[in-house]
Amino acid sequence: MPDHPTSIAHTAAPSFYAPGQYAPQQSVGYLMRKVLSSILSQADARLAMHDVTYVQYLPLYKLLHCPDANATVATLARELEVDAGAMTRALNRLETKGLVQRQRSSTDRRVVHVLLTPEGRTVAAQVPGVLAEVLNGHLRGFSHAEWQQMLQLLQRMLANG
Amino acid sequence: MPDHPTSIAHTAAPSFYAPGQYAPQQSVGYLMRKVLSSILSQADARLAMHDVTYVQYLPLYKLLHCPDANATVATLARELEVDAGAMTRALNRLETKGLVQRQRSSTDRRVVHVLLTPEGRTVAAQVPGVLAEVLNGHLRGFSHAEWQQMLQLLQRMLANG
DNA sequence: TGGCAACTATTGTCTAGACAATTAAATTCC
DNA sequence: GGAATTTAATTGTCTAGACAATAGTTGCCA
Repeated sequence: MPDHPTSIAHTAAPSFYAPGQYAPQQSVGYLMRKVLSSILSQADARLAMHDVTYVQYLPLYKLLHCPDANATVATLARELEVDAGAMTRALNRLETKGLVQRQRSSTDRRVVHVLLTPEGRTVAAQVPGVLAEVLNGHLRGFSHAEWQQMLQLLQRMLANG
Repeated sequence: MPDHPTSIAHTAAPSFYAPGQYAPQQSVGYLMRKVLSSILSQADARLAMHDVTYVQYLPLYKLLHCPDANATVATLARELEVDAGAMTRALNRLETKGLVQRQRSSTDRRVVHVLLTPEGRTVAAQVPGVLAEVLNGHLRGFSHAEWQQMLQLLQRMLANG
């Protein structure tokens, strides 16, 4: 049970959480963890038929929707804000599944271009529908305004980070 | 840019997301991922001086605050909703750091009791302050009502899951 | 032009979680 | 009482991400 602060000082940084009575059930971090875990597990369950996971889908999305066709390992890693080594290994998994293909650049022999295979293209095209379903399911009962407020609050938290 | 539904039907499931125009920046999943990642990395950075991570802190919290002192690997795993194998390995890490201690039960020789060491107790006591700071920082500029609404929206999403 | 700095991809090592299999112990059910 | 079932903890194997080190290229610039 959180004690609300002195109910005046809205201007400075109000202390929503105090070390003394930290209750996980009232923690935005704890709740977000659980919501996200629910979203990810539902998405992964629905994506299993396509033999990909949500995180594996992210590079496919970038490859499908980003205009400049010559994506490389480094650009993908940067745009997805992930480690380059993690990206290499993720692409290994996608390559063994036949969804992407690597091609060493001839002009700059350091870089490796990443291309969608036809199979990768069809898989990537089917995923957004699944994600939309899962998100809509979690927003059941929300009004349009509530959805927008959730987005706004999240964006403000992100800006505070 | 999401097209808002027909602005009437609040009762049924309105489609906030459609396969066609899925924009990560407007996705509650994507945003929550980033907010949570920011919270976790800040918490881990501040906790590094105590030589623990946020996820390592969770079992310490349970051990410190849960009344029945005879916690076991299985009960910890259940309460933290994590795999028993993952809990075993997490406890390995905590044990090598000298924060917890294992003790095979004499009454039921299957179970292993988990106990906080004095060092574990002092570390566990210092963590909630750090978490509160990090969460308050991400809620900078929020009113009490906005904070409460965020909690309520998250709880509703969780119930929908 | 020759060397140094910066960049690219990969690999190694760590934490972390999920699932499956295994072993050991206790409980239940004939 | 003994067999079958359930439970507890551990270990193996996989995905996944972070950080560090490495090797190969390229570009700059003095």
